Amino acid sequence: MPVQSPAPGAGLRRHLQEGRGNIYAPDCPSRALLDHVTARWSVLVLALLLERPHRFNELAGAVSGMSDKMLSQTLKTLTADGFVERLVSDGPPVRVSYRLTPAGTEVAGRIAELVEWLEENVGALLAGR
Amino acid sequence: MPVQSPAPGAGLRRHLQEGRGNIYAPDCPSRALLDHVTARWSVLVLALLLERPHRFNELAGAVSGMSDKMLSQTLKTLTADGFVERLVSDGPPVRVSYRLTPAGTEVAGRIAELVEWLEENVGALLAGR
DNA sequence: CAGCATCCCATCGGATACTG
DNA sequence: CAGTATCCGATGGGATGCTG
Repeated sequence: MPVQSPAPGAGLRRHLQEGRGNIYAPDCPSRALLDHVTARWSVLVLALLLERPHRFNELAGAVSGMSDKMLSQTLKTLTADGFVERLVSDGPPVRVSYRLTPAGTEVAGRIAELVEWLEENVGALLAGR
Repeated sequence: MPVQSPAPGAGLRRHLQEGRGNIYAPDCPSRALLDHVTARWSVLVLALLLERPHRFNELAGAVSGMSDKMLSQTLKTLTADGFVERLVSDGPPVRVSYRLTPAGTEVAGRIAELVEWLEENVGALLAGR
C-alpha cells in the first residue's frame, strides 16, 4: 500500500466507461439521481428512513416544515428511483409505510454521515465567520 | 466494542444540546448549511475542489451545463459558510483560485463518497426499474 | 481572466381544499 | 390515515451583455 494515497475524489472525472456514470456530464442519468437524493427534503427523509421504516404521517410529523405535498412527491421520486419501497398493510385503517431498499440504504448512509457532521460542527462553523 | 452497533443515523433526532445542531428543526442553522452544500451545483464544485484547488474558469469548464452566474453565486455562498477559500494572485492577468478549507474538506469528502457511489451504481439502478 | 447586472422564465414548494 | 388537486408566490437558474 503506497504511503502517498491518491487524492480523494480523484476518480470523479472519468467518463462513461464499463458502465460507470460521469456526474459532470449534464445528460448522464447519475446527474438526475444526484439531484433527486440531494433535493431539499429527500436528504431529511432518507436520513429518517435509515433509522427504521416510517409511516407517511410519521415522516410528516418528524420533518418540521415539510408539507404533505412535498412529502408525497419526494417519496414518489425516491420510490421510482429505486431507493425506497412502499408497503401497504390491509386495513382498515390502511397503513402505508416506507422503507429503504438496499440501494437506498447505501445512499442514505452516505447522506447521514454528511448530515451528522454538519450537526456536530455547526457551532464551530458559525463561530468562524 | 459491542457486536450490536446502534442503527446508523440513530443520533440524528436529538435536539440542540451542548452545541449540537438538529437538522429537523427548520430554523436550526445546520439546515441552511445542509441546503447550501447539497445545492445542485455546490455538490459538483465541492467534489472538484476535493481533488485540488481550481481557478474560476477551470471550474466553469469542468462542470458542463453550469453558467458563470451560478458558479459565482455558488462559490460566494460556500466561501461565506467557511467551506471554501478565495485566493487572489497579483496579476496581470489576475488569477483567482478556490480551495477547500479544513471544514470544506470534511464536507466535500462525504459528498464525494455519495457521488462516487452513484456513478458506480447508476447502471444497476437504471436496470432495476 | 474573473466576474457582476439585468432580464426572464421554469420549476420548486407552500396553502388550502378535497377524496378513498 | 394517506394521500391528490388546484392555485399561486418565491426562487433557482439560464442568456446576454458589460466591467476591471
